[in-house]
Amino acid sequence: MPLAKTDTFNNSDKQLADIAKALSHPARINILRILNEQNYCITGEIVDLIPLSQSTVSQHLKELKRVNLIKGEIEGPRTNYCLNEAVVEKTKSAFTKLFSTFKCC
Amino acid sequence: MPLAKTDTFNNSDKQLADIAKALSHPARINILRILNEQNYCITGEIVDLIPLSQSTVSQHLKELKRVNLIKGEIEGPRTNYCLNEAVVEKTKSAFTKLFSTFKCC
DNA sequence: TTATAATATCGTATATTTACGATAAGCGAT
DNA sequence: ATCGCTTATCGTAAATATACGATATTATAA
Repeated sequence: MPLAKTDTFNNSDKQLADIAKALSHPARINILRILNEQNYCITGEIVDLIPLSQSTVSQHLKELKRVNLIKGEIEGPRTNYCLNEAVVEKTKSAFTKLFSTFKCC
Repeated sequence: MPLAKTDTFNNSDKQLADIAKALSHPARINILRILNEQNYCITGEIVDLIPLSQSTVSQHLKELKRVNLIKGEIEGPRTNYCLNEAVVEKTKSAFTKLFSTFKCC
């Protein structure tokens, strides 16, 4: 993306697009499902469940944290991740709202 | 993305991630809203409403068509676009289903 | 038939994403 | 203090995405 013309777009559309971007990789959806099932996971557990390297998984976790879909608290040498339930619910609402604006939905 | 390891991910997660990718740019969400309001639009009308060049808008339309969120029928020298309501509804369901799996939702 | 109009595609430049291995940084235990 | 474990970050390579102008294509109008 050479030039950022995104300033001219609607703000809530930009936010929603940004969340959609965070959801735009199966590994990240997978991670969300894992965290939902296990409540809390350290990085290593997630790495064991995802067919990607440790560093790549760490990057995906970073992307999910960027949009606050997950929280990570450091516990000694490890990081304990969990869903950020408030943001997950907000995201659900945002998508629901988007689709409810469509006549067909 | 050097190597496609995505084969190992769950199929519905891949599909949902792919749709999320199509929604991951504010211009494309904008286009969906425009098509919802106007029912049918030719490319030129959309170009007039989006602060991007004709060729760029055309690319965004192509991405939305790739995932079948919109349909485009050629009418003479122009293309008439509209929402693919069935796919929009399916997409809504897919997101609803995803979020309903989360305990907090 | 030629010109005009609309739009998709091509070519290109830049930015971002994705992936990996290697390294660094932090903590706990010895 | 050092070693080992965990995890984030760095460096790097390749693939995609985003944007634009220019061109090709197609259908209508003159």
